[in-house]
Amino acid sequence: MREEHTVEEDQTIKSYLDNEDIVYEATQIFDALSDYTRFQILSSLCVKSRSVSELKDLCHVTQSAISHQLRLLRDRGLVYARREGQRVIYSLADEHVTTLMRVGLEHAAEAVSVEGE
Amino acid sequence: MREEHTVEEDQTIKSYLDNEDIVYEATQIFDALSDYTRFQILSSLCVKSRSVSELKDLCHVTQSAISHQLRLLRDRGLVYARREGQRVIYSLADEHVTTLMRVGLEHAAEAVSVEGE
DNA sequence: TGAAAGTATGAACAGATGCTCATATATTAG
DNA sequence: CTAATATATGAGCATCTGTTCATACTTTCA
Repeated sequence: MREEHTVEEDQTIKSYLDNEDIVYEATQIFDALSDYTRFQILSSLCVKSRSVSELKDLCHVTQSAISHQLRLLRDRGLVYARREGQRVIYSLADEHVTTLMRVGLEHAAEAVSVEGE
Repeated sequence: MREEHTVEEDQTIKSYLDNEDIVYEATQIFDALSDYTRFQILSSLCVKSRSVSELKDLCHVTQSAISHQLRLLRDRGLVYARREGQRVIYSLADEHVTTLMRVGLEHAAEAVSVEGE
């Protein structure tokens, strides 16, 4: 993968835009990243896998709220879970999430610094 | 900009995650991309600037719905508008949007094709 | 087996969201 | 000025969303 894009690659993107299912699926991953709690969950899972209680502490919300959001992320195939004794460990299931978060944060950092002036 | 990432770059990302304003701003750009109509608006603006009525035809929604969504995108600094006679031409105001949509669509294309089997 | 710790889930509710409808504003042509 | 075209906007409304609360399920340990 390179930063330059050939004509063929851009053609591929254009063909994606004609596919309703693909466009809808794309909006779904952005939706997953659009909530503060879910964004925190996913960003901490980018670093390493974590249990529900770890995520609860990191995100400063109740255990129930975390579990509900994890369910949504599981249903969308963005994380997966494995049991380890009493705990359930969640991991990132999609590498694209990492890239999206990086680009989103870079955008945000610029936007916030501009707004500050 | 390259695909490889140095340790310093990743450190930068981590510092962004500690900044509440930056994280919130990041969720906002993902929110902008999470709605089907807005996604269509932004993806068509990636190709070229367009008037409100052009966007209305491309997205198959009413003029009012388009204008409301354009207002939101304007307020978030993702598009800007210039008047040209009777028409108002909207353009992309942020290059990050293009990158995000490309990665989001690539993710979606994989997800949809897997689900299809 | 019973208690404790960790996690999941359904119901309910307040707030957010995206649309429609009606109407206002802006620009151009006659 | 008037009509026509293009765009913007406020109000209202139905739907969606994220949280809380109560409770159930699972695993471990004594």
